[in-house]
Amino acid sequence: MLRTHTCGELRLEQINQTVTLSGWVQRTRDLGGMTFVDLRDRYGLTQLVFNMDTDADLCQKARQLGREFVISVTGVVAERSSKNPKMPTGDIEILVNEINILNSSKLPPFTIEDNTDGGDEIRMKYRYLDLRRNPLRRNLELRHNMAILTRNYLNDLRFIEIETPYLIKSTPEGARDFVVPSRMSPNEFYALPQSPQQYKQLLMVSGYDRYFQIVRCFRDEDLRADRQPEFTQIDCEMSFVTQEDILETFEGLARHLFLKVKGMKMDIFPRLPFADAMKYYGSDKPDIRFNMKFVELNDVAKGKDFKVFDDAELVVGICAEGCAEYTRKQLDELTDFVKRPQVGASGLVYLKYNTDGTLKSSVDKFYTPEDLRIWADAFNAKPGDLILVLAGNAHKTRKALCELRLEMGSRMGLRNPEVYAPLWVVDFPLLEWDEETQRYYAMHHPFTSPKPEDIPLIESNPGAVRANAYDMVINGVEIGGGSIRIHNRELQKQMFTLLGFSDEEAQKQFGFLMDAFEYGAPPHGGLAFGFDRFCAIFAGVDSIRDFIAFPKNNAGRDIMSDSPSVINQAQLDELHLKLTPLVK
RNA sequence: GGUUCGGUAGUUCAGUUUGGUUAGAAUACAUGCCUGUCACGCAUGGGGUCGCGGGUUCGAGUCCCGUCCGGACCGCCA
Repeated sequence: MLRTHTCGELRLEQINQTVTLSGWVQRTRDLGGMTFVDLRDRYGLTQLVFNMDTDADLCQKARQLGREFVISVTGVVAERSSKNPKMPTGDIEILVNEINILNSSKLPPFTIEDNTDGGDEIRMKYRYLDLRRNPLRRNLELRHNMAILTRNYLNDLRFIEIETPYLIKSTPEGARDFVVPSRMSPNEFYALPQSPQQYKQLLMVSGYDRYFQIVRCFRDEDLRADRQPEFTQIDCEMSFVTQEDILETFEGLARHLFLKVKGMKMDIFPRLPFADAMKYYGSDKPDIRFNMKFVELNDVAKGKDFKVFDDAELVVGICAEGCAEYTRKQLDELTDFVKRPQVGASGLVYLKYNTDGTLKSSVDKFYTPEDLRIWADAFNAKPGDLILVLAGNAHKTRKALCELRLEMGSRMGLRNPEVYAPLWVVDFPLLEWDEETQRYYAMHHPFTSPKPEDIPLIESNPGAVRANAYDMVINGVEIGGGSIRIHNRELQKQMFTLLGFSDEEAQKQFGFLMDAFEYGAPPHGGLAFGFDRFCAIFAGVDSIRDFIAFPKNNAGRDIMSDSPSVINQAQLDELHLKLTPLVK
């Protein structure tokens, strides 16, 4: 037998028992007369003891163990004479009388410790070693727990998990597809699903009125810390429901996970219309752990011969409580921050409401103290506050101020990762106008239903049509999103027309779905959670990479296996593919 | 497609601003000593194509040009 117990479970109760443990050598401490070895497995660490007086040969053998050797030992559980309260197994140790080296190990390129000395790149290259570390192990365990809890919760609500294909038809809308050449159908391609959207809608037509799937999705777009080319969704769809039913069901799931995973009893999630989210936070995924709402100053700031403001479409600012003491250097830093190309503002105007009640701004030349007083009142500012104002094109300025707001929130310590502020953003616009291609795009996707009361606007003012679409946002991160779908062929056809598809194109791309709608499609809707992000936010970190066992790097490469890679000519021939030389 | 930061010992970094003797530290590793350690301690030691190519110079880790690789971000992500 290679083991009777794990390395994490032995306590004082097992004293004098003879046990066999197997695992990896974490560390050896050779004190001359005696040698200690920490043995590690998934479940913990157990100290092994070897004594020169008891068995010199065995002790000698233990001294020669290197890091990460795989061994199996048999010995007796003993109470320690000096206990280690920092370890769960710290009251006991194993007096080893037999040691079996199951495998040796090269010296790992970085230390397998909680605080490893390895950097990101080397850890990615040796991911299988990094995964031995507790922090990564805990992440994957968290992920597993959340998946189990999700499955059980939805199962209890009579959802069933159904697998949908990974080799599907490519569709032009949305993200770029990953594409798979077909050997049996020369010059034709499958796509990997960006989401099982159309299949889950077909399942509704088939009568599986509560479906879910924890499913891999694929998008061939550039990566970020919170975006991988393959990622996992908790994908859900329900029939015979209103938007309200869906929000309640999945708010319930989120609250269940908060309770079971974090031990947090959450309040009802507030709901914020998209238009308000943009107006007050400049973002459709506001971080509402802190307030600092936008205040628009067009009425009070214009007409005083300050050209920057007079020419601006929008003058808008935020009030940072208690920051009036900011130095020139700090204000310059903020100015540099907003002027970075990624933020894109051309300048920053500040107004300090000093603790003595006086007002000091960077535009004193143009505004009287009375003018500035009106500004301060617009923010309900108090002495000691700092008002920061941006101006310009409305859309860009809101976006820049959103960045500045988040930056100030971080500087002021208002973005504690252990505080959770979820909300629903609702009433998204149905369509988004794209200047470049001069056409409307579906903001969510082309199967999203307009709000019934807005349907008359589809012809007259498409941009004003609101959708029955919603996002769940936690701490400024979009965790999930969905919509009530169109289940009526005529409306779906109208939608495609609006998006610039001819009837023929729509039929070619989405014909199977539209055909299905003619055979008794029930009203339905759903939602999908970004599972990786959900896990990351529960662990309080921004990057999803360490919640995926084998992630891709910044450039979409797997550093460990070195893929993507070239394939041989025979494979290319079978697939009828010809490569063109790369042009520099 | 763009912005930006980085690449020096197994690893993490300092050194580059202002070019100049033998490129350092910590940690890891090896050897020796040590009988209650648990980040053990002490001593000794090995370990470098300063990412790569070119240029400037008497002389380049350091300056210039190019290139490759990695991180963060913008665009993109229905």
